[in-house]
Amino acid sequence: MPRPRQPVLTRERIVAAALALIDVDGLAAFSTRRLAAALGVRGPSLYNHFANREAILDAVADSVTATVDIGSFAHHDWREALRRWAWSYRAALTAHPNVVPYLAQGPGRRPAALAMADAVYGALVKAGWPPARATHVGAAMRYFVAGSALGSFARGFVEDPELYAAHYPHLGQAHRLAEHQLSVDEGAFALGLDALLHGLAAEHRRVVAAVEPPAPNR
Amino acid sequence: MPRPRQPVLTRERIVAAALALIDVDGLAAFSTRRLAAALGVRGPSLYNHFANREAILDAVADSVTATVDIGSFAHHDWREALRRWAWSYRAALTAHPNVVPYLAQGPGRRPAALAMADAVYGALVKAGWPPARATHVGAAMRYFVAGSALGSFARGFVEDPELYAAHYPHLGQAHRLAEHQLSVDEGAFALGLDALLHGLAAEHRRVVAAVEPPAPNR
DNA sequence: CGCTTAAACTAGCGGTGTAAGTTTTCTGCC
DNA sequence: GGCAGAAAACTTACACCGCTAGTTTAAGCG
Repeated sequence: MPRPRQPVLTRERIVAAALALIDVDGLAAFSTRRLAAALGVRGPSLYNHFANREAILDAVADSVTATVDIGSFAHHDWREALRRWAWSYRAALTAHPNVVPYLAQGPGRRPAALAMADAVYGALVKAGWPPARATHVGAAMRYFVAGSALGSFARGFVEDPELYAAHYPHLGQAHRLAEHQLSVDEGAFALGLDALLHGLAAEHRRVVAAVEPPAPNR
Repeated sequence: MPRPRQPVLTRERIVAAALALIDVDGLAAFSTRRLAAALGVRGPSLYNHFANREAILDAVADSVTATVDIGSFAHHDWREALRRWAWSYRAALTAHPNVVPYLAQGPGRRPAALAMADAVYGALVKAGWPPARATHVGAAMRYFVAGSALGSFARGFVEDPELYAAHYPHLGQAHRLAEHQLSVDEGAFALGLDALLHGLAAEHRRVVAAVEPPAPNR
């Protein structure tokens, strides 16, 4: 098949097919030839639209990031905005967990990831966090959310009672974790997020007080 | 070369060489053939000592986990123990960041990872956290530490001022992040960890109060 | 001594990313 | 309208990958 009358491939179609493939079979099983086959095409044809395999993965990662809602920063105070953003961020990642290891390496040159970083940092500075501290807050949030999506905590434990019984006295129930995956992972996220925000709020009060000391009555 | 008089390979030598290779060239560039070459041997010889590539990576991951200090749980109250453990855990991971994506998928059947989970969970339950809540606390901590080591936050931003200037009004200084990688990443970790523990302590007080209500004076 | 096992090897299969060059079609300019 | 060149598919090919199978020799043991 030489050049077809109607182009068979577009960047959008390629990205969508790649995401579907990664969702089903995992990152490790993703290959340009399998992706091409899913699109009814031979492997090298993809290189008419992307520079290399990595560029495809970049586009896939950004398409996931683009579904994160960053509108909260325009409508809520910094703490509530972080809370809503974190839940939306987590939802986007857990919908495509196999992409997370890629995504979690930072924004790089991906537009959606950069737009998100821009929104978060801008809102924090506006809320009175000193620039260096705002960076720390944003990073800490990313640590927690990315870590939570990197792989289910619950599914990290094998469903094999005998494995634990022998040598790990406190893990007698660990084989049941996978059954309750959803409530374990969501409960841990909720607990951790609220704790983190609670602690950050305390720090915020201290930092703001230091920058704008209460007017001494004279 | 048939069977040598002295075995050329041992599991320990293989794991050490694999870790060194991954540290230098990254997980993606790690292959059984390159590992074998580094050990002065042909690829398939490795399969006399490990079932497959994945088993090698598992052993590498566990060798990293084994360097985490979990002694604090025997000597300190739950909050201080978590704090010390988190710093040690982070140190172990950031020493070998390329291994983190593998490691972060949970303990699986790796002994050091299971021993760590056992120690953390056991200490939390002993400290009065209800079992389900202790799981959440442990998971939240893993989320944060793994996320923090998954990749430097600072190095996630490209060192290219022009990239940010055009479209991201608040990221004007982002290209400088990589320069200050150490202080950014450590500062964010310190801030986030203290905030998290601060929030967890508040939750602990509430939970303990609910379980053991103060004896009503009658 | 002789048997079994261990630990290296070679050969080879099917799969991978991607470079190079080919063919055909579409687009834009004279 | 004709033609140049870009675009988008293709085929071929290379070097590498994980891993299997079968081979060779040495080590360990009854």
